[in-house]
Amino acid sequence: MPQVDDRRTRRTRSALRRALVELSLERGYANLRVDEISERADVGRATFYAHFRDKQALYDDVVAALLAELKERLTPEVRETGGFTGRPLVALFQHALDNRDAYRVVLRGDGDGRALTRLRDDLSEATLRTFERRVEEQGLEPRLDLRVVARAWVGEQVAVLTWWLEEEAAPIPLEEVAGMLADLSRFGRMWATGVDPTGASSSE
Amino acid sequence: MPQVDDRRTRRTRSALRRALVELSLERGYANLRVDEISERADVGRATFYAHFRDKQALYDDVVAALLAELKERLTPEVRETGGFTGRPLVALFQHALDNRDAYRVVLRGDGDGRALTRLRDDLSEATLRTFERRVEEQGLEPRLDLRVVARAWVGEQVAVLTWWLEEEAAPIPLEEVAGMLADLSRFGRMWATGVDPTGASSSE
DNA sequence: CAAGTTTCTGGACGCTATGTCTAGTAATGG
DNA sequence: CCATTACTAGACATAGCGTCCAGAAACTTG
Repeated sequence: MPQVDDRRTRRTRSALRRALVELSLERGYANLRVDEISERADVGRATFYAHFRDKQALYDDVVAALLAELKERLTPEVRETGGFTGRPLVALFQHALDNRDAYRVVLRGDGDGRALTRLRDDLSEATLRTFERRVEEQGLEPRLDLRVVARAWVGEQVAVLTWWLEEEAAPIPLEEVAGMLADLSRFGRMWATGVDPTGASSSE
Repeated sequence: MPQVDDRRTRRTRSALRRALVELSLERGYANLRVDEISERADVGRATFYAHFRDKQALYDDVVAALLAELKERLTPEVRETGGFTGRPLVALFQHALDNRDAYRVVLRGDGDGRALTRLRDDLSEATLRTFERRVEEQGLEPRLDLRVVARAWVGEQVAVLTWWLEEEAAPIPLEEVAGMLADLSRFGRMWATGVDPTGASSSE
């Protein structure tokens, strides 16, 4: 396996990564052939196999890099947070915008949805830990199972992010979607839709 | 193409559908070979091709059936609903429980996540229409873009459902998760985590 | 800038899985 | 019971994968 600190190696791998993302967006990961990816990357087919065992390995590499970078960006935002700031949320959306194509591939569930599952699980885990820490520190008494709250909150974020990244006409500015999402999550759907709190029947 | 009203045809197709779901759960859709599926279904490989063009066609068939049945179950629940009843939510969870394996395959994003995207998009569309109808009828003034609210709400449901179906140890009863999810969505995360509404800083 | 190392390359190879076809057998519906 | 229809095993051509090689090209180091 070629060494990473060689210019040719760096060029080749990054070209392959880019080609994979581009082609996945255009025709779907499952429909791609290795020779197609190599050709798009302007690299011999034999070279592909010098760097990656197969198509899946290349995809895994792309995803791993993405998740690692996301984690790096997210960590400081979560750290210096006491309450419900929208900062980790904004960081996620910003990171997605900076790597839009790659995110679209992952969020579409390309590559058997394994990457998407990874992303969701990682975020859910981290979110749950944050919730538990916050509850502990502030002596709160949760009314619901925090695992459900965490999963739901991550689900909201990912769903809206997925939709937002695909919107082509008149996209909502980042701060705006993130703000809406944060408010919705904090105050709930009744508040968001403008239901009069006094008159509405509470449940069932 | 064989006629559907023949007993042999019905048996063969349903065996193939079942085999696909089983094997997808065990080894992942992408890793399956056609001869494997036929063998599990106890059907000749040639017979497979008499009924489905390829593996993808079989998968599409399974998903289409699932979505059609879901729609059938959901429609009456949505119809006779005025406010925020949790009834469509419960119906979704019930349907998922009744077809647990198939749902797990779809929700894991097997088959390039296309089925999952379909499910999410269909639900989001329907939800958005319901929200708009409700706003119209009750003369509400939404504080947020309803597209975002709809996507987020569906995202919550799907994320929690995905997690819930995979939980093996001490699963939460259906009514309970559904209830939590409905309450969380209605009243928001601050309420759910027990934050004192008076003392908390509202935003940012 | 030269020497030595490493990567890139096209072409050839064997192999696995796909999708098609056929002729004979078994099951079904009427 | 008979005409129709579906199932089956096996053979076939083909596509795409992953491996290997030996020469050409590019890079790093001193």
